Amino acid sequence: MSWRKETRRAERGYHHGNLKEALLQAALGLIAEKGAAGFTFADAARMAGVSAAAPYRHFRDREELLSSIAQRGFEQFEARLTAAWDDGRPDTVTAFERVGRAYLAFAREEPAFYNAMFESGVPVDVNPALQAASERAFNVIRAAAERLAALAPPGTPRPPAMMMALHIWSMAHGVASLFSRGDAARRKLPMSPDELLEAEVLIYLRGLGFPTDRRSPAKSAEPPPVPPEASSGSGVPPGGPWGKPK
Amino acid sequence: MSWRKETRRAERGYHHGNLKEALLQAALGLIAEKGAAGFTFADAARMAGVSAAAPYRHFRDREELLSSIAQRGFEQFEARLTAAWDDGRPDTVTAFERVGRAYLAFAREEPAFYNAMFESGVPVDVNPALQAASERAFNVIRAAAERLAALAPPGTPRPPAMMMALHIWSMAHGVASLFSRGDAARRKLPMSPDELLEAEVLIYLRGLGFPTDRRSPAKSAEPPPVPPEASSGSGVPPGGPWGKPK
DNA sequence: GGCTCATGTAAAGCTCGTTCACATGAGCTG
DNA sequence: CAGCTCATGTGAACGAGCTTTACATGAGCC
Repeated sequence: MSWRKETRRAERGYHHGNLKEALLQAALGLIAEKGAAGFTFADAARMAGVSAAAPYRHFRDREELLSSIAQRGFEQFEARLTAAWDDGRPDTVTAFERVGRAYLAFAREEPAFYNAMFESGVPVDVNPALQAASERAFNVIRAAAERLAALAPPGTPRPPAMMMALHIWSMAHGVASLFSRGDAARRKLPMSPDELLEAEVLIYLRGLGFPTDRRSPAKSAEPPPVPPEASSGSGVPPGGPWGKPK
Repeated sequence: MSWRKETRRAERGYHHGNLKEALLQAALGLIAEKGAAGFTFADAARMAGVSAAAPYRHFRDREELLSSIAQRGFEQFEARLTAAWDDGRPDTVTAFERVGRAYLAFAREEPAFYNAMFESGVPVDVNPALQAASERAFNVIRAAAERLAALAPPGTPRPPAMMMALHIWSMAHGVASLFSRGDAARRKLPMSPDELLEAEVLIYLRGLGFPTDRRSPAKSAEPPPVPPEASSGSGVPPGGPWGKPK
């Protein structure tokens, strides 16, 4: 597989034909291995089988490559969050938590992207395209929060959706960054990062007045949820988000 | 000023006399400026007025310097969290939130330490002393959570303190890392990172069943709180943690 | 006074990021 | 098909950083 990329050089002519893409892929692999800080432009070039100067025909400098990766990352991130949200099906709270898990899953399954996006030091606000991609991803969370906020139990003040979105984002990022990736994952925990985040979000939502026990859904405009996949994974265990009290 | 450090060289003899400390200070300044990734060993040496090889008499390599800084950071962090907790005075919830704010304040006021501790890629689990320092700091949060958990309103299941501590840590780290430092701070927010975190923690605590409105304190073993500094900063605004609903 | 060893220096080797002048050949134009 | 052009790749070179090695210095101790 990636075998060919390296040995291809003898067979390929002077021109690579697809260097830009090859560099992006190589960089992705290297970042996954050694982190954005450890990744080197020269290594990526080597891996693609070209000279150290060749990448400069496709990226202004190392940072632009990183930035491209971050942008792709945000795009895939947005896609996955959108899929997880699934327009709030089967019910808003369930879908909302699924977004949280999708966040964590992305951080775990795409460490290179996550690293480039949030931990590489790439200045997001300097690159309009990157910033836009980042905002589109965040807007998925925000839109979901909007829908959730609209369901706030009557009688309680309605929480600002933007704030909720920021809260959820910070929880997900905090858990991902502290417990779910690389070295950090080695900290010993009493529960998995997924469970940790799920409980955190559930407690938070309860603090906002949302009923978080699936067996007694919100009594607002929300249609009664279709009975989901039994109580697999996303179900709240009886006794609250943290399980049976000891 | 740091002026002297650099020009001192002419006056000082062959030996620096305090190089290790000087290097740590120099590195701290450089990391604050350019981040742990941007900091260079050579620069630190220059700033201390010694040759590029001199630092190797005091640190095995660049990473060991970083690691020393991280360790100091954890120590100061622990001290500040401990002071903020103040053994739960005047009441547990107030003190608990103060710990949250102390976390954020540390991240903001000691960016170099925070960076070295959490964002430099230094593997904590490889260095026993570092790991121990890190655990001591976390244990402050954990002990506070323990006390808080003991106050869980009767009738509700008691949340595991460890889990609460991890939740609080992830919230604080998430907010600090996303909104409170460096480039990230440039994201435009509807509220300050401090307010964001405070609201988040309050909602979370409410989700656990803690009364978070200061005017009606917990009715458990907790003695009625001494009326604190009016309602400055830490007070919950009437209408809930997020202020008046629009 | 003289020794010793911790501490500092200079020089060198390696890698990396980046630039520059030059080479190659894919694809268009006539 | 000949020839041109320009995007793409090469090699050499520069400066900077990390690290090691052989050597220099002098502070503290006998």
